[in-house]
Amino acid sequence: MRDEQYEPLKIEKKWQQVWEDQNKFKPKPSDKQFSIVIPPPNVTGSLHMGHALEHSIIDVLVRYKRLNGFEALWVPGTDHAGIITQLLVEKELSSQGTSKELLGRDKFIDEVWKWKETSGENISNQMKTLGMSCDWSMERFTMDEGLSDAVQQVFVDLYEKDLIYKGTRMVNWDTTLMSAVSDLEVNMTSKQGKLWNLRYKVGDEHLVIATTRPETLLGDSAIAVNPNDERYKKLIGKKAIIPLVNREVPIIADEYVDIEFGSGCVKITPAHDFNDYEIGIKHSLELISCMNLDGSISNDEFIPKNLRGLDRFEARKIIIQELQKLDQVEKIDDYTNQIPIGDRSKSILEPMITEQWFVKTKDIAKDAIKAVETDEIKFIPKNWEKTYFEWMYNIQDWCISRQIWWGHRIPAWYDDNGNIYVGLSEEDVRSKNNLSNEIALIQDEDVLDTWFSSALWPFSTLGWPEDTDKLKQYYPTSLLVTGFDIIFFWVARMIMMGLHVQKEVPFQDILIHGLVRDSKGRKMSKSLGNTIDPLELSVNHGADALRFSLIEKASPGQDVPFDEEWTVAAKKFGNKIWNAAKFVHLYTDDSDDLKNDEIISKENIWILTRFNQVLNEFELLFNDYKVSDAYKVFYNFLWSDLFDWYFELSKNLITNNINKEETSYVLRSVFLKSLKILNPAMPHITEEIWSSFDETLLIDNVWPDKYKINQNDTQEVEALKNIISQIRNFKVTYGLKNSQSIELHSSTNFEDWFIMQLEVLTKCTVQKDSDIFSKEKNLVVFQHQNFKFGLVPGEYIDIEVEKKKLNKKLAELSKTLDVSKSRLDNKKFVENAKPELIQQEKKNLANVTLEIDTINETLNTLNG
RNA sequence: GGGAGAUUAGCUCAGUCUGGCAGAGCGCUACCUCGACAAGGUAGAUGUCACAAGUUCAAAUCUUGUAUCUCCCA
Repeated sequence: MRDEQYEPLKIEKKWQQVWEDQNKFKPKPSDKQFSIVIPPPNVTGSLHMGHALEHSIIDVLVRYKRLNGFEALWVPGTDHAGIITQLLVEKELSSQGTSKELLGRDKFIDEVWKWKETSGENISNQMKTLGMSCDWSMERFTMDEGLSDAVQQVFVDLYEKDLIYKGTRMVNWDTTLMSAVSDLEVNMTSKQGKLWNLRYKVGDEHLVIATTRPETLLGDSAIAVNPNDERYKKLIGKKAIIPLVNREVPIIADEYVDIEFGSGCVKITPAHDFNDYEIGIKHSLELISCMNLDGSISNDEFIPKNLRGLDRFEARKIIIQELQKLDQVEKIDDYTNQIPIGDRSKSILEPMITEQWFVKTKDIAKDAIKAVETDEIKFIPKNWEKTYFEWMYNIQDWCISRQIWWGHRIPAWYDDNGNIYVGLSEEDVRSKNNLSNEIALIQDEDVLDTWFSSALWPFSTLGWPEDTDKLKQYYPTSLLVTGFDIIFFWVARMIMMGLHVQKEVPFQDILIHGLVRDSKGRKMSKSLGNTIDPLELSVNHGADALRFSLIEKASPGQDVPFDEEWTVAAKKFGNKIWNAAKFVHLYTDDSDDLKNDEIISKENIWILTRFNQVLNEFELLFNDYKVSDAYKVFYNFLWSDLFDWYFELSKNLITNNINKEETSYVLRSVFLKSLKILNPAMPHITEEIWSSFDETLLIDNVWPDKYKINQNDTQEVEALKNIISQIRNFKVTYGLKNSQSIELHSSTNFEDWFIMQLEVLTKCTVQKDSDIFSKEKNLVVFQHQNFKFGLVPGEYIDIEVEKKKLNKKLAELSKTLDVSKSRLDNKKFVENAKPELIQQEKKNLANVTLEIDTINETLNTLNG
């Protein structure tokens, strides 16, 4: 690498190959275990920025654990994603001029499997390109054999424990999918619509009823008012006539009716509205269906001929027209409707009464709530547990049957009499129930909700229902890294299933990450055209740069407003490290790998101390899952402390033969240890650079220790840095070239190393003159604490500029002086504050006073 | 309607749990090709910490309220 430029693509491919060929992602046996299962991406898709973020976070944690001697397992895999995959393949088929109906169930499923093979491989390749260190030999798919066994086993078990039942209920129905969906798959959206105020006849009078869904009046079975509504009290118990169908329905009283809403009267349609369904049950109202499952109006018994077969929204228009003809429309108001939209199909959902399978959740939710209450499972950040509790306390039974083809077929069989038999297979069912082969059995046509199999993921991927070693070893898993958007869909259900089936939590910590947004904070979406393809970024700037830019931005729970700029900056960081490596080679390759017992030079002690401090801080943050903060701290250490300051200081030690060997050791050692710290985030570049120093692989290495040093006094080097900055500032202010040498004076002796570094780094010479400050009138002073240097300004100084500068500084210092003084004068402060703080305040006061005195002196001489 | 979060430099955000002089990156300005690095270096400017009240010796940080925005649930 010594003569090459940093070209990420070249080195990344190479090391990915090496790691994979040598099985480096397989866990190495250890007594410390760390396991994590991937949130399985939908097998249909290709990876987006959200995946890149999630995987980068997981990988940095896994690699960190690996370096720290853990037996670290990351299980990869994909999800069959029932509805969305089926829709995609259907779309593909229709572009080929065929359809799932034409193919039939079995052939269609074959088509989906073919699709899955290419798409699934695509996903793992993309992950490999980004350097994700999964154990690929453990890769799983939610529909593979083992996982299907797990699904059936759990279904049968829950059924036998009466935790799964089949029932006729009102569910959210997707009229285009022709399937039920769960409550969670419903997105409520606001839409500008109308509120129709319709007249229903009551005897010779009429009542006005406000509704957003006039077409459902065909299925009305009551009119409801609030019992406390004085306007309508006298009507309770009377009959109203439904227009168009001329059905007589009772006027009932129910607290549910909002007196303020519309006219205060509402129509009750128990077969087509969730609230009305409840009221219908409460008041024993008739369920009158007026809609087919595809959303068309039907019911030949009572529906006018011209409406039959029309889509519900077409029918609405005609119904309104006819009511207007009959003068039964009082008025039409503008109104913001809440429209339920299918999460996947995006079509308007209808509440429908159908027969479906449900999981009884109340009981299994209890343990899942307790596990989080007792901190057996921890959310990071903690506040997400409130979201979790809120949902879990109000959990509803989970509708798990879907009327689609792609998925786990429900393991239930029916005989001719409609008896239900649940078992692992038809054979199992026959033998359990003593059913002879003469009795015909038909398997349930429905498949399970995708999330049913996902809920078993943490243990099904480890081999359950087989009693595998992996399951014993890695379950419960250590950590789950996921987005807040699937806490209900997935996290809650994994906790419930994990506890119920395994009697143990599925994971200990849940690290929640945010959403990747665009740089303006908007969601990335295809319709906005602001999506970024992570693979494209990695081609342009390197996988390491992409990973680092995501990791550095991702605070737990916080959204990540992303800009390609961040990745560009991360690549520059990589380039900086690359060049730093060349520097280390250049200055240390000719020295022996000599390790001094005791480091003596101040500069070296300083960098070792800084390294220790930073490593300590890094570990504290990292172990708290503040990965982004940890790497920000480390980034600043590398660029500022190590590269900008220490590299310059070390040059002077090495080229001047001052403690050359210890400096070579320190320079090389701090750099190499830094590579290790950087490795989990930027695995490829660090491995490449490491290989130019060492024959072993960095991935096989161990996390660095802190240095054992006898002193940790960094004050003098900090003072040196401070004085150097002041002098550089002076030079810039007066337009002096960097290369121009200046002459400084000091009245006391400073150590040789200090003067040497000062002279080289600021291009100055220091003259010792014990009474320079009393003798010389016109001196510019550079001072930090008791380090004090004077400069005879000569011809290049503009006294007015200097005075302005000094006055400004004086004002700043006086302010801090006042604060310090008033604090120390304050009796209560002295009584209440911590002793260290008071000590520090006193020291501060002394320093500031010293500096103010100096500036005043200088100002006096400049004025004089 | 219920719940959660946000409001800090031009931009994107740390810092708030655990009170102690307001931070980072990017951007901006000026200068610099000096043997690791111009994908770089040096130096610099920039703030009513949303608003109001309270607690405290001390508040961006704790308490209460207000405003605006975002998300989740109904």
